[in-house]
Amino acid sequence: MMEMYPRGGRVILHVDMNSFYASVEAAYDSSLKGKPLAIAGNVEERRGIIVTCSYEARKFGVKTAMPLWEAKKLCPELIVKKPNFERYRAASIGMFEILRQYSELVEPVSIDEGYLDITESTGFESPMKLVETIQKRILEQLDLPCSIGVAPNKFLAKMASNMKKPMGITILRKRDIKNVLWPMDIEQMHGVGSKTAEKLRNLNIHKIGDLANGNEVQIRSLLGINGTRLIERANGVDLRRVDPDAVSDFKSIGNSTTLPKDTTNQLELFRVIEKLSEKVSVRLKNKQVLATTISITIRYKDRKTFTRSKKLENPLSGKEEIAEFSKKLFLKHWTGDAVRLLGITGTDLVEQKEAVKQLDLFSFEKDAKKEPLINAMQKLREKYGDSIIEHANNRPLKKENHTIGTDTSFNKDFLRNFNDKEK
DNA sequence: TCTGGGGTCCTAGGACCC
DNA sequence: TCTGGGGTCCTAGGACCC
Repeated sequence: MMEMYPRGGRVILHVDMNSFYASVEAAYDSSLKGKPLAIAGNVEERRGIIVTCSYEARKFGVKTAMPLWEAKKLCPELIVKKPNFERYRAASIGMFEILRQYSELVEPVSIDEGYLDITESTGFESPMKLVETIQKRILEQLDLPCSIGVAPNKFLAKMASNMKKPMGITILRKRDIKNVLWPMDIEQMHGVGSKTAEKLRNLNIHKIGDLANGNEVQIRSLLGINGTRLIERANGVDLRRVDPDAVSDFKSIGNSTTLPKDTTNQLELFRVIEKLSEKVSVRLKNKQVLATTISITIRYKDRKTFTRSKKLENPLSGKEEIAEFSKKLFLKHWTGDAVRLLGITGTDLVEQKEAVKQLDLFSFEKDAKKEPLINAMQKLREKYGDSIIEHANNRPLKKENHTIGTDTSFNKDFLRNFNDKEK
């Protein structure tokens, strides 16, 4: 794969959908257009927060992650909707299908953003024409706005797409770094959150330019390998390639929920664990994987959060087993204080078929320990033939073969049709 | 009576093995 | 009698992102 890449510079796009959930809702129901709209979780309870909001809502100061009550105070006429993930997933599929028509090198990052390497894309008089076409098609066919960053690497493209919203196209070349990137606040940099920003400010580093020209030894001792990486990025260096398979390599599957009320009632908590276990189980089975490690998350009344995990002898995906194991873990670590949130996550995922073989191998290995190695190897060969070598390792998840979309018939009705069929 | 839910990656310490 | 250094696995937790 790597050999396919020429040594020269590349043209990377970062496509970022603008206030995605809110925009999808407005695409479905045009009466929502131009109105302050927010998507919020737990709408019926006091604990809801804003997941996304329209630009009209932002004018009132409504922001992502803001508690719902606060948003309503700022904007009394705010229209609030619960998230409708099937819709967003459908829109996302439509969006990525459009992107794939312009390059095979499409890497989805999340439901509403992705990278595109258009270095090899042909048929356009310039990359800019191609970018304008992509943006236009997403708007016309899906009725959704997006911002696109154009740059020689992922980091710069990501920074660029963030600069003009909504419906922006921003080019960030190497030669623009000094004038455009360096004057920005350190916290604006992708990969720098509040904690890292605070640490850097203590070193008198306030702008991305300060970081780019900072003392590497000092910054690395403060931030570890991440420090080195951030300095590189601040200098516009980022060698990560656009990898279409990256996203299918998922590492964990988990569900969590904030309880309607903090509680110490063990029966109630167990019922929540059972519900969460079922959700995780269904998702594991849909993906045809088994979890080798189960983690539970407990958040207490005071918001202190703990995760506890345990590796299993045998990978599993059944809801009863997950629930049973999770309850044990929970009881072992629960302080007895009132619980605010519970979560269950399966990690160390292995493919289902593979897992069965590992199970056999595992139980056999136990016996083998007591025997001379030669006998053990002989037994293995009898049992599995020469292909044993293949199964002996904990192989990582096989990447899904993603197919390049050939159906070009997307239009505004696509979204509606997609969902109608599902119901 | 303010802060959701889905993830990823990195670090660090202890156990254990050679 | 006293004790190195490399490596991996497991677990917990922090930081960050959307």
